[in-house]
Amino acid sequence: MSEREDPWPCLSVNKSRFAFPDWAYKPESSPGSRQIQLWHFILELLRKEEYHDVIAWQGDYGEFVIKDPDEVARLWGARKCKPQMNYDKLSRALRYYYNKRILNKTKGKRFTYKFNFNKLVLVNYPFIDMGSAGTKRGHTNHIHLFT
DNA sequence: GTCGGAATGT
DNA sequence: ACATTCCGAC
Repeated sequence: MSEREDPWPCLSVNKSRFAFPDWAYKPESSPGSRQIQLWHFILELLRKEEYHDVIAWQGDYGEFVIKDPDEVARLWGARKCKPQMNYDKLSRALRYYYNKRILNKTKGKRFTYKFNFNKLVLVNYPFIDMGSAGTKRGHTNHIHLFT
């Protein structure tokens, strides 16, 4: 938690109120761009109580509902300096996660998606023993499952 | 609302 | 690679 990019470069207010954990940022895997990824951002909003009228866990394990799509889009746009962001564009980015097996859509449930925590937990918490075969004992910081 | 192709940008 | 933008189809 020492030298890190400004989480809210577009905000003149409330700058230092958010302490993003290190794992919410892209590991040094990709040379140049260490920009926040959408699914990291989503997880961070879900972690914060102050957003649970905007986005929250709901339903099955890993399932979450975007209660206020416009607001989530606004926050994401603020984070990425894309003031023209909206839910239509944000949801397209979420849809790209289907093939990467980071997210699924919960069909029939409005604004509801589901994380594939099998993958995510391994990426973010490589030291957690999930009881699955092939999980190495933690001596590396990051396991890159989809690169 | 949701999906996914296509072009474009970083 | 990972979105952003636009948009036709369902």
